[in-house]
Amino acid sequence: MMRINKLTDYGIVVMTRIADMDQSRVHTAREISEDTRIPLPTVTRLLKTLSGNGLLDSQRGSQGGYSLSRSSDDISVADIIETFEGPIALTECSTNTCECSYETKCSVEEPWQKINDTVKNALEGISLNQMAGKNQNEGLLNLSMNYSGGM
Amino acid sequence: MMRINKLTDYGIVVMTRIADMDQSRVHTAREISEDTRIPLPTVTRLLKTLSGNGLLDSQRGSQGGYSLSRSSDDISVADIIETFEGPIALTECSTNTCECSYETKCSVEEPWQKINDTVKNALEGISLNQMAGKNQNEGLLNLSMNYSGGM
DNA sequence: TTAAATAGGACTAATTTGGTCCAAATTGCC
DNA sequence: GGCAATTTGGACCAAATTAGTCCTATTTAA
Repeated sequence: MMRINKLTDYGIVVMTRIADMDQSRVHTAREISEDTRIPLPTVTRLLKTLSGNGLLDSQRGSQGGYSLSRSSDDISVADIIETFEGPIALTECSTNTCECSYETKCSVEEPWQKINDTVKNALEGISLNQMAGKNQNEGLLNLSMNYSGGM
Repeated sequence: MMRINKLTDYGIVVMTRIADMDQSRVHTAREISEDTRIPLPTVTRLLKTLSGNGLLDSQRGSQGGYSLSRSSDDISVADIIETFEGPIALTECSTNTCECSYETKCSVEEPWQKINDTVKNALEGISLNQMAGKNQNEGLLNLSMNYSGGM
């Protein structure tokens, strides 16, 4: 249903969680796993990908861990999605490497680029800070976190 | 890479093609297949789906075929995507049936709805007519159709 | 030196998607 | 009335993608 991948979704959860944590220290994969309840091996992979793409800083060795590489204001949802899924493009036609196998496809190229730009802008416009709800709903966060039923 | 499915993409190609055809008569699956070079069994399935969801009218039997159910102005890209993929929602959290397994996910629900609305609006704003290029680039269409290399 | 971390990558299982095919129902035409 | 051309509905399998796990190396603080 035109979903982002589950791992990407988890990636956003993990980043959001880190943004909500104490920024004065690093956080281990184990800590984040326990916190988000995403299994440790999976969290491990997410964190590796995120740090490999520069969204997280990593510190190796004992007392090591991960931290945001820049302010949560300066990290967008688009950044995270692109980390896991590459450039935002709904169809191949909207990338540079498109090799249309059916001719009619080419005639829809321009509208697709317009569509993609719109989507991309929307995703670039949402910062991690907004996702974390650090501003308005700081107090509400814990409430909504215990809410496991609908929605 | 956050793509729409190939079948959805084909669906858009097929609809675009039909929009470019003679609106005074119906078109058979075979005709559309030959025209788009998408294999007949696949086209058959696309057309069934499209007519089942009300985007195409179908006429059975000899001399039967498919035609647009309404003007290409009144059919949006979002309509076609939703026909194949259901409601436009990038994450489960943005649907009504979301059952969050990780609590933090719930805190990101509102931003996601905002993101999805933006994406949805973008897709609703592009009509089949625009995709078909019936207005501006009628003459250019055939040129771009012979263009099979890059982009 | 040891324990606690991250880094890198291989591997498998599960899920989704793409594509094909068959039998049934409908309709126009001879 | 019967035949041929269509759509309809659904089952089915193959291919591709995704999710998740695990193992081994490397780094670093105490």
